[in-house]
Amino acid sequence: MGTSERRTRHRASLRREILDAASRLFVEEGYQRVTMRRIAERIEYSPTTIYLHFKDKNELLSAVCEETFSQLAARLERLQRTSGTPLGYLREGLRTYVDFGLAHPNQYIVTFMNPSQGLGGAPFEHSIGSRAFDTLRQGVRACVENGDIQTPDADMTAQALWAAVHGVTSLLISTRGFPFAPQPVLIDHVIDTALAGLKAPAASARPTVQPQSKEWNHFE
Amino acid sequence: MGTSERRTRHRASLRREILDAASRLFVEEGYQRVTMRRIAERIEYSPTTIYLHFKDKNELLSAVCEETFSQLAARLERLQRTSGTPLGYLREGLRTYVDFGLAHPNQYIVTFMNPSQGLGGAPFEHSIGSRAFDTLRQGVRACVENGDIQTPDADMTAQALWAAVHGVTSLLISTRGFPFAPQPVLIDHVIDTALAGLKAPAASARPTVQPQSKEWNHFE
Amino acid sequence: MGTSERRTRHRASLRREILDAASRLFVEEGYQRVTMRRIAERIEYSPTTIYLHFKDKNELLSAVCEETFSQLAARLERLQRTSGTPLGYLREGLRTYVDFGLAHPNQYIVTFMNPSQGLGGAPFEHSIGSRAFDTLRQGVRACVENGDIQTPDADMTAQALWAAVHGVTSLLISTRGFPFAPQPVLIDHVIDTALAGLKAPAASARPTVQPQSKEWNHFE
Amino acid sequence: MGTSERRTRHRASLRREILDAASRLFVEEGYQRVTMRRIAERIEYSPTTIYLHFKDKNELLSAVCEETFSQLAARLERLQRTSGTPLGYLREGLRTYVDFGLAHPNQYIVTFMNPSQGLGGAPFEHSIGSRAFDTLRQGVRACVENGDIQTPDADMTAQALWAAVHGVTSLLISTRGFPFAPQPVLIDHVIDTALAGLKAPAASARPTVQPQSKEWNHFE
DNA sequence: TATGAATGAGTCTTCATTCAT
DNA sequence: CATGAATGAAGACTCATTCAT
Repeated sequence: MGTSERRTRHRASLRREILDAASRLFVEEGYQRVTMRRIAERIEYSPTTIYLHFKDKNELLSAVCEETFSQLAARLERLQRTSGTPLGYLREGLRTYVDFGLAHPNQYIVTFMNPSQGLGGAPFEHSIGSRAFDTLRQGVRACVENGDIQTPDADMTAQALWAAVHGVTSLLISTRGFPFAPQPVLIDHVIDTALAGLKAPAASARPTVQPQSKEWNHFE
Repeated sequence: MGTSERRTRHRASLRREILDAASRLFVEEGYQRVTMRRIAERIEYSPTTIYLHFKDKNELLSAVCEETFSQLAARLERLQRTSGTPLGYLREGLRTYVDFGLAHPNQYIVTFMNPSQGLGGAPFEHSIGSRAFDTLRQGVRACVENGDIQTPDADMTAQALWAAVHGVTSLLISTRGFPFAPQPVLIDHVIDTALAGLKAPAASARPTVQPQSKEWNHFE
Repeated sequence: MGTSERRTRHRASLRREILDAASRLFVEEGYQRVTMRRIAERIEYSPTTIYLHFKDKNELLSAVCEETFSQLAARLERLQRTSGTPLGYLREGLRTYVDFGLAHPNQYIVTFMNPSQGLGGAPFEHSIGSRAFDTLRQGVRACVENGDIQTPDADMTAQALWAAVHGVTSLLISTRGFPFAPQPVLIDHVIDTALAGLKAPAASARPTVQPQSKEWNHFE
Repeated sequence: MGTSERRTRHRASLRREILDAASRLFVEEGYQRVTMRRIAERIEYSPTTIYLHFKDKNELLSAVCEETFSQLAARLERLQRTSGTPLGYLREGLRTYVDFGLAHPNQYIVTFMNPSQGLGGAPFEHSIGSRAFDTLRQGVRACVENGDIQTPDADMTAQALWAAVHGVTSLLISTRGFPFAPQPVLIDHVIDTALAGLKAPAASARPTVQPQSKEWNHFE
């Protein structure tokens, strides 16, 4: 039995093992196939044991995602320190975001594409997901300060950029049958377009904001 | 015959009821909670009855989504005929897309945010979802012909725009805890930025395409 | 729709059509897969219609089997009239029985290998199955009269022969993984052995009947 | 530890209970009516509990049959050691087989009379059913060596004997309405006839093998 | 005669979770 | 800290049958 072998393994961090197992399960088998039992089997503990470390499935999954995205955050932060110009960083950061999402589709799904978003309902604001976003926001601010970007509201602009990269990422992940342009090209196109749109004086592109706003929410 | 006519009507109306119930369940409780049993309870019929109208759950859910998105497609097509300038249509079309998604979040989720995309695996290309996309693509082409947009690949540009609007839509739907800018403003910002980016000579915004392409796929 | 075409077909004997459809379903798909719905689909009538001709599934299945076995009976009777010697007929009859069972395994299963035997519970004695048996019994009697077979009870001997041929038949039908001897050889061996055993003076083979009979039913 | 020992015992005994319940259900209500739910009700546990002991229905049913037939095998093996002459053993073994089948009709049905033989499709060859058959085969061989039986192929002869006893057994089990001769007498008659047929020089009983063999497979 | 609509009862199975130990 | 045992609730789906028309 692997059991006794496992017993000898130091289990100071069973929590770690659980997280790893869940994470691997995610990656290897996808969101739908992650069950408490399967996780338990992987770590060679009983399902009950998991509950000693995590309140319930949601909490565990949240933790898994946080872990994953702290990697993204770290990557972005590292990039921030090493990149040259603010705009250069911003571009690379956006690119990094997309690549990361495509490299970890299952975690991306759980974190950003899940109907019951947040999984545990923890307010997104202070979550790990938002930490990644913060880096992006800072990047935008740096560009604004540097004059690369003109915007009345740096936060909103960061959100718009997020929307753009999240758009490609999630589309590429979930709409597999669609005849997309070659991934790298499409991704660049999205990022370039978004940044270009911020560079140009936005006013010229859309001089009449007010009139249109009347039409909001005219559905149902 | 009055009899058979009545029957036909009844049959159709029950189908309607099922679709409505499923749809409402979607909207009110989300994808995960839609079960045949629950739908049956809502319409006060036995679960078996549903199977007289839909082969299985997939077929029912697909029907729900098709219905929803044929509305979107119809709306976009109507808009296409009534709008003034190509660019005006494009902008309004994008806006309509987002509004529609926000107005029918659960159907949007099932259709565009589902990991197992397409529910039955029907190739997206000829699905109802793609019909909506086609309208968008035509809008882009019209703009290109009209000189409003400069792009080497109209299809890819349509995809990029789709990514942008899908990005906001899905983000707003699924990331509810996040302190977004006021929805209408954010949406406009996203759309404006994207369109502005296409209008300006893209080259100036990103003069060095080649060098960057080296970095593709540097994950895992 | 095949419907209207069917309507023109004379349906004096819808009962016939039902029986044929059920029978074919049996043969093609096996006992387990025969459902009222499927039968109905085949004849392009509604399931309800079947109930106008047969009380329930059991009655229908019984009818199907009766039909099948009336064929066997007919064949045996024909054989009886054409065969030469009594013993020759008996041997050929037994052989015919086995071949017939192997050629119509599904009906054989329903008629002779079914736990809920008789399906409708109709007393076997006057059923079609017994008609086939009667022919066999007559064959045995003829042999007895002709001096080919020595037995104190012709009926019982007929039953024993039936047991032998039913044994091979059902074994060959249901125990598919087993490494049986080549079918024809095995079948002949069974039949030959049984007939040979009846020819020889049985007494010598087993002089002490009484003592053994004490052991009846010593199980449970 | 007393605790774990008790647990083990409890576990085993619950498994027993499940097997017994399933077995009784078999015996009392027949194959078709054995469902997981019913078993659960009998043992007054939830259906889920059964799945802690058996992977699925097939596994449970297989276990029931294996249990039953390992008893038969054991009985035959015991008999083999205690019987006097080879022929005596063979006769008693055949008799035991039939009696056993009649004493456990439902298990017999599942194991030997099931169209989808073997339940899970496990190759019969190494199943428990074949273990019983092996004993029989050895009995035949012993008789051949002892000069009691003359046969060109001991295996085939074993199969023929199996066919004979399986024939009576299954006929008696499934054809309940039929006016059979008194069971013990009929059974003896079958066994005696079969053995007698093997004892006598087979040639005299059926001198013309070849001519008949032309008629094989004249059905469909 | 024929049927469309409807259903009740049932099938196996899976999951997250709890409780006594 | 860890678990074995157990479960309630639910999942999708299928079937033979009936009833009003």
